[in-house]
Amino acid sequence: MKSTIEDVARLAGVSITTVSRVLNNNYPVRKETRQNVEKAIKELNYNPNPLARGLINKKSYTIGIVVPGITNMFFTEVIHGIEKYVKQRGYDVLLSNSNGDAVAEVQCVEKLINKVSDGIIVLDPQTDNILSGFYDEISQSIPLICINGYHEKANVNFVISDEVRGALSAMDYLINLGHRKIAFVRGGKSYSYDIKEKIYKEYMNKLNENTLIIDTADGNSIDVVNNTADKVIELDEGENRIGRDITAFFACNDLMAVGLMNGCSTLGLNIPKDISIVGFDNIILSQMTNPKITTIDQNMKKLGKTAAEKIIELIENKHLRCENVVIDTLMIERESCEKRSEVL
Amino acid sequence: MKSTIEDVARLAGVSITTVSRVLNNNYPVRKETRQNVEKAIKELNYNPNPLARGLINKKSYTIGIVVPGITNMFFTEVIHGIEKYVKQRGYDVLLSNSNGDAVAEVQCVEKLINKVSDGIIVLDPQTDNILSGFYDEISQSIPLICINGYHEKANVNFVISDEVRGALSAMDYLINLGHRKIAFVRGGKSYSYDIKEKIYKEYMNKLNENTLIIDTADGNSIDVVNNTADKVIELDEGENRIGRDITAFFACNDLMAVGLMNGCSTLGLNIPKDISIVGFDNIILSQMTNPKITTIDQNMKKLGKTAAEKIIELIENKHLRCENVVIDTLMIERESCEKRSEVL
DNA sequence: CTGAAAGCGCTAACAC
DNA sequence: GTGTTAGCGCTTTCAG
Repeated sequence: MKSTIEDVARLAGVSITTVSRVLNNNYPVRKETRQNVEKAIKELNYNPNPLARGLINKKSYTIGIVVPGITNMFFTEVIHGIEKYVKQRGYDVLLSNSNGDAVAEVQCVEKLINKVSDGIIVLDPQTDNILSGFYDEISQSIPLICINGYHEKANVNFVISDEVRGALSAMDYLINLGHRKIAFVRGGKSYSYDIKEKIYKEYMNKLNENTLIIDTADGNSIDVVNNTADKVIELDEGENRIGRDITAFFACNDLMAVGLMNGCSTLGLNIPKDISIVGFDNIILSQMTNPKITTIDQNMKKLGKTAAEKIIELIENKHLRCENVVIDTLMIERESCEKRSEVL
Repeated sequence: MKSTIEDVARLAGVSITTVSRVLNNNYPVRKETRQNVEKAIKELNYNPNPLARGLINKKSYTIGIVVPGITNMFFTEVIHGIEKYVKQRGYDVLLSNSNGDAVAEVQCVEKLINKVSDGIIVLDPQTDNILSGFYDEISQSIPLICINGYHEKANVNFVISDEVRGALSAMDYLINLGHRKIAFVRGGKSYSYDIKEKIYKEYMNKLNENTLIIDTADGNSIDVVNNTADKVIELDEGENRIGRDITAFFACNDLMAVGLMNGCSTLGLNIPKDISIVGFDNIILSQMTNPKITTIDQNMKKLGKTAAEKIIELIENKHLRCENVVIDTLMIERESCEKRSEVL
């Protein structure tokens, strides 16, 4: 059976208070006494019970993370960034997966609160939950940071990447290469997709071109790769011949970009000769494909680390609010895009 | 401030005992009283404090998972399998990342025990920790399941995939295609790599061929992709021309296989024409490359689910030991291998 | 059916 | 410096 502070006290011949004192090192204890206690601790292989501690301290040294999926490397890399920082500050991570479902997301957060996380980080919160005020309410009683999924109406702390700039540079790039017939690929409900779509539409409007938007439903699961591939093929079988009526794709994330690549390959098209593709995120996968995917880097490490810093700052200073921070995105030019041939 | 059981009792005009009873539904309570209590609970938005509960019940409804990395989709998919099952049984997951370091792994496990996980699942435990008896000791006091990393000397519960059969079929396949000059690619210390290496050596011995083993150091991080690519190029620049002196690779996991593909592409080689590659795991990545990778499926979902079932079985029946279970592997023939041309 | 009270393992006044 | 004691929020005897 696990030994308790009392066992240690008895063995060391002192009171439990003294043991507690050497444990927490917050009160003077005679050197000899301390050594006795330490010896007893070692002998019994004693470890303080964190539940009992937490009950008093109201602190669990645990950060809860809610993710919409762990098969999209974007999240995996952000989590990695969080975990790394948080760990060196003495916190653990309690990871919970909502699978991109708004109702499940609420449950995840509530569970995490119940388990007494000291703070919670939500990756890509569902717009529904942002708009319902759920996060506004939560963040009045527990430190909470949302990564991406920004919404101006929400009164919560955000760490976001500059997706606007990212989308802008993606579209600029494609257009500078001479592309006009650009299709846009997105997933289901998400502010991230919405904001990119808005920019896409503005550009197409300015160019006086028709918009073509492909919705892949769940954009955050790895399944989106095959879904997207199917959609492209479907598209090509319909009104729009890829390579003619569409000469470039702007995808909301790299998973979709890979799906596009696969679909286009199946159609016998050459990338980038016949069709240009630009992705978003810069997950490692994007440089493992052939050709390598031109994409917008979201700096997941920094996103994670920043959120981690903020949450610990909130926790340790007993604050609930901090300033939002925006992380730069960066265009990574690789091999999946080429000048539109007619233009040459 | 969060409300307590006392607040509820006061509001409902009953004792805390009664509240506890309606909460746990384990003693008869008059219908009307129950309704009053329930109303009060709702009104105060009350949630029992899990720390206080855990202190008494010695139960946290939390499963700890230790992984050597979250950037290898193999783990991600196993975790997914665990999480899915465990969640529907009312447990949460506390995920901890050892980054493949044996010392860190021990710390992860100890942290998890301290946080009072009801049980712990370790993915690919480090051989060092298995051999040191660390896990033997741990598993005498807390339900523990190791996924893979099997060692006959260890007295712990294992859920493993049939890597022997998998390696056998990989080598058979390559040899049936006429390959003789096969190189083997592995990572650092791990029983999984060792067992495959053993089989590889046996085959090469039987064929009277020299063995060629490439060690990529950390085989479980996504970094292994680029590391492996570099190693292949280095190899080709040395004594062994790839495509002549080596006509096929057997890689211990798909990440390495992707690295091999990238490296060979850089060398201007065609896969599978010039060089055949077979991977291991069947992570989704293996079907996203071009050509798609022939690999050995480890059935990660089942691996995860089985471990999850076992751990909950142990927890709820208050056992510490269960039978080891072996999950079948399956050869997935795709596009990265071809008959050795000389043989045709 | 319901309540009073003990106690889970620990920390933090408060005494000495 | 060290010990006594009162809780943290909850479950569970034991009495009514």
